[in-house]
Amino acid sequence: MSSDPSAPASYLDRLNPPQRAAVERLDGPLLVLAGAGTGKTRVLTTRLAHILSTRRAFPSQILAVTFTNKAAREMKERIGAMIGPVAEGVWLGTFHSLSARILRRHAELVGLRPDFTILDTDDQARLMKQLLQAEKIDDKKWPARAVLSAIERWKDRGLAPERVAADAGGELAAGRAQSLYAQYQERLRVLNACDFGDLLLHCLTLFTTRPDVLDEYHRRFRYILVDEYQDTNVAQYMWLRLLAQGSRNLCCVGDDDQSVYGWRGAEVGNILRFEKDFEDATVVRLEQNYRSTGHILACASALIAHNRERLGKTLWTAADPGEKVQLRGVWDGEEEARWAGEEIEALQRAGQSLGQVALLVRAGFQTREFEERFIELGLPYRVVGGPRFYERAEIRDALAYARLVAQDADDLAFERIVNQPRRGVGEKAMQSLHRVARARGVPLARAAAELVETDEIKGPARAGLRRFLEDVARWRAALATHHHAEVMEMALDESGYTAMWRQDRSAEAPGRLENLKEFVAALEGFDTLAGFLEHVSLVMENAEGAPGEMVSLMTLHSAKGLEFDIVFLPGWEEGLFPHPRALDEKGEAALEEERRLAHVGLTRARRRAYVSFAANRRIHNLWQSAIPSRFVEELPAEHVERVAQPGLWGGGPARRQRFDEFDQRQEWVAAPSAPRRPVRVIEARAELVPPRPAAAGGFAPGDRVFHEKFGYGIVRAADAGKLDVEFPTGRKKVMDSFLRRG
DNA sequence: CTGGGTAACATTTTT
DNA sequence: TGTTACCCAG
Repeated sequence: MSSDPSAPASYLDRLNPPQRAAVERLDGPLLVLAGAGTGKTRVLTTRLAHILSTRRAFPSQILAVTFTNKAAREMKERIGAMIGPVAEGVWLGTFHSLSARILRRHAELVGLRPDFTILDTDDQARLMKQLLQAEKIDDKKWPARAVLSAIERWKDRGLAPERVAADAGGELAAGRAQSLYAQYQERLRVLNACDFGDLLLHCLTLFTTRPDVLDEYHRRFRYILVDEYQDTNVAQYMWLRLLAQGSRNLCCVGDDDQSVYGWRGAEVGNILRFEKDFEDATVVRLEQNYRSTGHILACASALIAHNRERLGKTLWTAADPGEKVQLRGVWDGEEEARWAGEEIEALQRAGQSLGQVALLVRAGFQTREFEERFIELGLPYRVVGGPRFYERAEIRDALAYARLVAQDADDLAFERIVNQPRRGVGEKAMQSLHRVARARGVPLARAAAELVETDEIKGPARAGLRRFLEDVARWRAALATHHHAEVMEMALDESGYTAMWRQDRSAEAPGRLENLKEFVAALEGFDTLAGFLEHVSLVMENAEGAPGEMVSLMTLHSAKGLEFDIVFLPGWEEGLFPHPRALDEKGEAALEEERRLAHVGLTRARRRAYVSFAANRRIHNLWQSAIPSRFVEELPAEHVERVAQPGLWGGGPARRQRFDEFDQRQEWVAAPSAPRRPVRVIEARAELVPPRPAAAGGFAPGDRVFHEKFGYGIVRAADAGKLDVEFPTGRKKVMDSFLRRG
């Protein structure tokens, strides 16, 4: 940081020309289209360092936005390593944490108090459920989560309730989704609470209704940097645009080919909008890939070239062609797992570090088969992105205790733990509490304090409630004299909460107790209880151990941004990947998103990639035949090594014969240059599968069945393989081979 | 109020 | 197959 601003900085020498252009173009809007493995993070961090070392701005005048806490943390580390502790002053964080920071300073301008609570998804669901019930809407037909996700999508688009049409949402929630949205917001306001979407939305309201406040931030932020720009939703885009109006020094880095979060509101269109809204924007393309070898990159590029909706980049590499992508067909999922296990063991024997091996699946449940196999083999592995620490029930309960101690008015926390452990406070008592609370306009805890003095609540409920209120009051008082970690430990003990788990004989109980200890330990790291609560509501993450010598198992989504020497991509089958559920929701656009996911998978690999598919797959304990994914055909033959020969497959001759037939039918060996739409082939499972006990194919009237096209239905009549089935869309005659049990 | 039994359901996920 | 939410009997 003490370098002479006029001397060329040495860190610039380590950049290629486009990277350097992206770093040095400091003034005006800049869009960096950075393909996978092209040094995106390096550009971002170097640019930040460059702004500071050329003295264009103080750290506190720079806003750097990421999506995940992990990305924020990594960027912080890299900048720290590059320029030292000065970096501390940079406003660096996720959209949500930065929004919360801004919002706390101006809460009262949007109708909140500065100590507002940030709800988690459990709280949201509970709240919405109450609203549905109050509206007499069947919450089985219209689950709270479904209504909430519609609301979330509206918030993603920056739409407050009054800007949503009354009939938006269609049939959802008996046609009253918009009204529920309005009610939900009203409840949040009363609770002095926000959900995640609100953090952004309230900021937008703040910026648009108070130009003086916006102006304050215009003067503050001279440079704005955004990572993973392709994942921004409309609300985030508006947030950025409003803040960038001041300096216009907005730099967004992203890759349209890695946009895989469309289903949760991300708008690739924001990339196109950028050039429209900022006409003088400079666009820099980073196309030299430093990660993968030639064949892998060629496969990834050829695959993604099948997408029509893209800005177009051509990745290239100066690296060796390396090994071809290995393509393998197997009999079933079990064989796939066995093969992957053996291959990994062989790699390990050859000196490959397991920490550099990853297996990436489309959906979480697919890891199970591999886990089972790896356990048998004694192969160390870790599943990335499993249940998160702060999402575990015991941690949520502990948090609720903390929240209630911190804030008497936290009704959602009160409800969660008032009867956890059991205090005899059931539904009836809760109804009384709600009634009084609503009538008086006071929080539940206050209502409870009044009710225990009357005869309205009797017996165990009354005693339990009284005891509970006394306890909470005592813990709150203890905060004045004791450290909050100590107080919470006391609370968890005295409430009987830890005792509850100690008495629990289930297998998870000891782990839960461990987690509770960890929870208390985590508290110790914070100055105040409120500070801790803010942290956990915004940083819902795994206490992630160091990777170590372990194979990583995860979904393709959570692999984005990571890289490994060796990558396994199993389950490339129609019906699994691309995922049919995505396809029938949004058609062609979704197919392209699935293809981007495949592209993300391939580009994670540095040296070697394996793609595999099975001829038979058991899903929910039902056997289904499968054909290779259309993405398999999109891999150019000259960059692929077709590893398996029918003769190499395990199993007896019967199996082998079946596979040969399968193999010929697909003809996928021949003419890879003439792309064909694969035809979905579903065979009677009796033919394909090791015999299943009793009447495998025999359906009887009354059976629930599932059909790929028509969905779930009930068999009305059966006649030797031809069935009359009632589907939601009407009665259809279908072959039993197209059905599985529903 | 509690705990057991059963019916319904089963992408992707961050904040 | 495995989990979760709800209903009903004690």
